[in-house]
Amino acid sequence: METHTPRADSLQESVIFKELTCGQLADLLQQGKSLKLQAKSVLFNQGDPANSCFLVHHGRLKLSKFNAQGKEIILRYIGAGELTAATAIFKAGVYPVTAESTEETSVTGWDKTTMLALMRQYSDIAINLLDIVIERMDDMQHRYLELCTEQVEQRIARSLLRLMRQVGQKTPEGIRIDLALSRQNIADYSGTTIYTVSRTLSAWEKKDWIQSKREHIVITKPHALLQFTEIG
Amino acid sequence: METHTPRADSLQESVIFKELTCGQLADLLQQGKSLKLQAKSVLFNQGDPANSCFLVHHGRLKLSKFNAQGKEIILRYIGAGELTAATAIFKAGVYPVTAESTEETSVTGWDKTTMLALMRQYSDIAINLLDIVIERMDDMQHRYLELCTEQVEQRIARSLLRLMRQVGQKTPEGIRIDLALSRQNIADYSGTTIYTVSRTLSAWEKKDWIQSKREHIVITKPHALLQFTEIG
DNA sequence: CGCTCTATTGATAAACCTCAAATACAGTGG
DNA sequence: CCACTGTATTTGAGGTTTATCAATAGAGCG
Repeated sequence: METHTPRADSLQESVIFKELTCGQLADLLQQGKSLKLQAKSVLFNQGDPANSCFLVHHGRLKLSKFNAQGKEIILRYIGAGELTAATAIFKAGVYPVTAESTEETSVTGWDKTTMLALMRQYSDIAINLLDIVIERMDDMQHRYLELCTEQVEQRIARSLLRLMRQVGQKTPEGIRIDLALSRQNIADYSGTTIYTVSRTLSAWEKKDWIQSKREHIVITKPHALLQFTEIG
Repeated sequence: METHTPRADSLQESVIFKELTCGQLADLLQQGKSLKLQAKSVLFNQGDPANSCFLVHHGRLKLSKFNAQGKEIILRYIGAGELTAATAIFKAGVYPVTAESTEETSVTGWDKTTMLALMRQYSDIAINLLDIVIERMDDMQHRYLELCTEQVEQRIARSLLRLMRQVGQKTPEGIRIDLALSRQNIADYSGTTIYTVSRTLSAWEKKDWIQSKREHIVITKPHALLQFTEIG
């Protein structure tokens, strides 16, 4: 990881800092520490005491958790303008999540004390952060419901649609999920195994709903997938 | 639901209002609307536009979600001094959670505008609320991991232990979960069915780890359950 | 062209759900 | 105090879903 100096406009893109002036943003940058990550490097792993609250400038992070046996589950992917590790603002030491870049990524991190001071000074920052966390909470609760009540195929369909909305790129063939996404990743994101994912994707490919290549998916018939999640 | 006037000390118990003076607390009470609920009545159901952010004074609420087919899953139980429905502060209309009292319960609710104004005025309120939401988020993520990676028996054990820590009462026989808790509730909280719960509890009762009566559980050997969650 | 990593596919097994039916329990009214 | 009624719970049998294991195929890279 090397340090660098990102420009202030990437800060402005983030909802957390809306309502602040350019001068204030520049000030924030000074207080944060910027890092550049190569692809597939770990930003923090189950607790980085050094920083709390990272903002992604560009690139993408995979946020995941591991259980005691080492099995990984993916909580979410976050991209430019999004935050992570807010938990560490209030907790000492251990942040029970791992963040790994999926591509070259740059972030700015603020430490605990700085974040608390910022929030006290500009209550809007605390309010915006609250907004962000609550939205993720809702998303998490919804996925928890899905995991409890739906079968694997539906969950895989939802995972692809979710990623499509988040990082989909239009192409002549369909909407491409713009992210190196292995069967393992899909399995970890859907709560299943690579074998089931592989079988499911093969079936969908036969129906021409998707095109699946090594670590890349193009969704050719989003509507079919969507309907599938609804009927079950 | 009838209105009543709770005393300010119940407000002080809640972490969200720490750092405020008594006068400020009294002021807050004025701005909120207080409600008394009988047992098993619904406070809000998938969206109550009237209020956002409820504080429980006494009693207990079951927070749950329903899927399209009507299957219920329990997100958590909350008791005196705890908050719910914070999502509604930022979202219009639909709050995708249902809250039902498990016993006689009183709450105070504030509307969206009031909450936003309060947070702007006292940034500590926003910060405390953030702390609360982040803690629940962590809990949710952890349960998501468990649901993905653990088998039913482990999840049931964890559910009982979680409830034990939250509402456990020491008795001569062991620690009693002080809450009307049916097999259905346990199933909805653990992501399984009443049949599996029933079989599991029967087995544990034979081993003298618990005593299970109709809608009530006493944990006689918490240590055995705990160890069970660890080994799997 | 061989090496490594990823993905596919079939066979098998385990975990768990579903359904059906019986049993236990709490409350109610006689 | 007892019979009656409506829930809650238990238990068995059977079936489905999905994980696991093993073996093979394909892709990318030097």
